[in-house]
Amino acid sequence: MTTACQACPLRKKPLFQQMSDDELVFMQKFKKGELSVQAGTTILLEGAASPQLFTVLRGQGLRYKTLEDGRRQVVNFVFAGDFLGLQSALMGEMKHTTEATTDMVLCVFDRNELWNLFRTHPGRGYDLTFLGATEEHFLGDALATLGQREAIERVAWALMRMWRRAEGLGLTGSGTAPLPWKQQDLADAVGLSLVHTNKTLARLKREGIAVWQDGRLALPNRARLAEIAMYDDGDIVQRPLF
Amino acid sequence: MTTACQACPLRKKPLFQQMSDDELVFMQKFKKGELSVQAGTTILLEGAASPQLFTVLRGQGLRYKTLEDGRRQVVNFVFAGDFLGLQSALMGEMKHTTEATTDMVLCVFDRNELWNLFRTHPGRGYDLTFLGATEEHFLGDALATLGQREAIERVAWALMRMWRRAEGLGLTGSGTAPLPWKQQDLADAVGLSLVHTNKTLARLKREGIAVWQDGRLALPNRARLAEIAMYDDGDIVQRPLF
DNA sequence: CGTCTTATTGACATATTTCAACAAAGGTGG
DNA sequence: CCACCTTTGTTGAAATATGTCAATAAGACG
Repeated sequence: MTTACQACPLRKKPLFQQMSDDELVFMQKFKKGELSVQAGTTILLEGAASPQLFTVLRGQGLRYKTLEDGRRQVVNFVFAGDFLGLQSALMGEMKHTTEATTDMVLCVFDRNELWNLFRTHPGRGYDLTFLGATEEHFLGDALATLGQREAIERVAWALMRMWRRAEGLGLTGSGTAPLPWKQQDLADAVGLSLVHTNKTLARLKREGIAVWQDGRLALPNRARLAEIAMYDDGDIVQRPLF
Repeated sequence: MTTACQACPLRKKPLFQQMSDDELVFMQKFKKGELSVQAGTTILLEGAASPQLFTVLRGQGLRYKTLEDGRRQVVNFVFAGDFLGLQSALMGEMKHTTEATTDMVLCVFDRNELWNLFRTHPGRGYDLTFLGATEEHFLGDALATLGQREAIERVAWALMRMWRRAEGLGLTGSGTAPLPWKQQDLADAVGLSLVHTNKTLARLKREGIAVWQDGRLALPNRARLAEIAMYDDGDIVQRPLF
């Protein structure tokens, strides 16, 4: 009773590159099933080797690293279309934890077939490398944000980022984007304390730039937010889907 | 008069995975020549599409992003064995600048043959993806360092990182590692001001933990440095060489 | 009706930045 | 060979952005 790749709702989204018929057939074979998890579930655990790879079909999540002393760095927010577990498949173990923030549905792949993928479908292997390069690009931007920008710029950057990603998935039709995370999650993503993050969000709201409440984000002054964030709109490019 | 891959001095270093004879032959064909550049030269420019890919054969460099207002984030320090330009080859343009800190020698590859590589040598394609995952891992660690750690921990982390990398290349035989960069470069890497970076380095020196002067780093108390850095020694794994 | 989680706000503490001045070293041109 | 200038490193004092502490509010849930 799973979704056929043919009928995958993500394929038509503007965010993703088109797939050839041949690739579609291959992906259907590659796909082993679906996994439904409740909000709060840990999908991949830092330090563990996962026998599986996932593509997010529905729902949102969080990827983070935990330091020895308990501090936490949110590495990225997880949206539909994200491919999870590649690190583990290649390097033996995950370097961060992935957790479901909302209920989620994931396509499941077998990591043992990854090598097969490279051998029989070099185009898909190429796409996987591309995906890695995309992630690398994102992390470079994030690094520059944490290293060089002040609080309001960091928060603005993170909000822009999430907004754009939601937009690429066609989730902003209502004028708001779903952001089911907590302020603490954002704080851990941008490297600020919870209190200061809260005050910064309050300022953006007070100035009529961005309003994040009840799990949804509205941008009454998106241009201004992009300006504060020094956000490069070419930032998100079409990406391959797995 | 270039170095034959067969005789590549990097191949035997403990840092790199071994290559099959077949792969060696292929790499020799893939390699188009060598490029020698002087210290200070820009090798790859942010925003530009490079027709070439490089592997660092000798020398050290720097990768950084520049923000609109001139602030600079050093993304990573470049050592021998690093593969440069993959982002440009896959995504059309580089997302950061790469610059030679010392004189450098680079192996040159043709980006147009990248697709060929995936098709005819899936194992090498796999390795390329692996390399991307390694970089992603590193950037995740860097992000956690900038986001969650205080000044002395950040500096300690960066020094450990560079030391370990030099060690993997067999560069620490003398008891010191070559670190040809400026304090400003380190400051831009860890997201601290130059002044505070300087004072933090002074403290590490005063306490007999790490001494960086005249372009070389000595670690009279490496255990303590690793402790401050919360440095995970399993951090650097064997990587493929291109 | 309590209890728990999340968001909010003010007051205070402090790590880090900024400003400024100086020292050491190397290069250049007279 | 020496004055001069540029680059890099060093140090103290003052300014400030952000963190920490503490208390309250608002909603969810059993």
